[in-house]
Amino acid sequence: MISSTAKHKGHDHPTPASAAVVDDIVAQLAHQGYRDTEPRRLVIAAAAAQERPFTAEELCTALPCVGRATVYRGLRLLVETDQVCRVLLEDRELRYQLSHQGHHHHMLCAICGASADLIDCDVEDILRAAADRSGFRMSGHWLEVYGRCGECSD
Amino acid sequence: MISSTAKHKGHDHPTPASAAVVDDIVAQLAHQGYRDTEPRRLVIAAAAAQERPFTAEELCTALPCVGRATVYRGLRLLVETDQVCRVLLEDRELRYQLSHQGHHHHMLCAICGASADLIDCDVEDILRAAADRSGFRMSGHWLEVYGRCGECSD
DNA sequence: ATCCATGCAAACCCTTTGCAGTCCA
DNA sequence: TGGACTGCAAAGGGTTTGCATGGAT
Repeated sequence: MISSTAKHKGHDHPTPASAAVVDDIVAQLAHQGYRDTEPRRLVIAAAAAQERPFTAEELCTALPCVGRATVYRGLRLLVETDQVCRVLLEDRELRYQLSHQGHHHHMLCAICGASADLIDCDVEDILRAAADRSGFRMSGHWLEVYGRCGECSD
Repeated sequence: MISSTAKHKGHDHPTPASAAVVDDIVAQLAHQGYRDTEPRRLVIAAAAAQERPFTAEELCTALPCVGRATVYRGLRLLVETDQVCRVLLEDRELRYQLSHQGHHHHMLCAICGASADLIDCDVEDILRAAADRSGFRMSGHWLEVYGRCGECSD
């Protein structure tokens, strides 16, 4: 089933909740020595406002007052600090979305672009065992699952 | 244009085995209506000569007598006809390698770049079940496993 | 007062495309 | 012969970088 935080349905405007998300992320960045700046907050807020995995370009469009390089740099910082994770569509288009707790994989709807976290999906051990059989020591993996969400399956 | 006797480098001379591979692929392409041309054969031979997953650029370098566009077009054709499959490194660099039978996944060595097919690794069912739990109907997936091969683990 | 962060534009990388000429079937 | 294929160069998109300015700590 779907956990309470699995489906990414956001809001068009900053809500108290998303403002809290921004503050939280800014605080975590500050704790790692990164400065609290207006453009950076705008990037985080825009990312938090997206309902679906988004592209860097979409963020640039949503933030005409923020330089393109700043958006890209902000996004990269967020990925490096695990605040945002990258998802890859079937056509290899790169998108982003706010991270959730722990390691997990995404199920992406090819129709509407929605994303859901795959839960109770422990492929790690299976992959590691298979890697062992090939004489490899697994250190990581990249997995994306594609299909149709419930609403688009009808 | 390209002289059939023009040989460039040492790693260009085909072994009997790779020559057979080239003939086989050319034959399969011919069966699908694609022509047998010298540049295309060179691309296939160069791909078959690679020991590890390779980039399009590496093929261009290995084939200075073949136009870049031809290399890219040839590679795309080979992917579309399932003669070659694409693999994605952790840094999202795109590489290629000759296809093997059936659907499978790759284990990539982060040190030497070697690739091994994961055997007895049936994650399909697990993913589909997890997708179901999220209300999704799975239609495909992308999976790459990273780590160290036996030789690089020591 | 430091430097980190920003903005702009140009640079970059990788891949595709337009077009004219070439060659296989 | 005709249509597929090729080579060149130029365009394309997505992302990064150089550099001078601005701002957080």
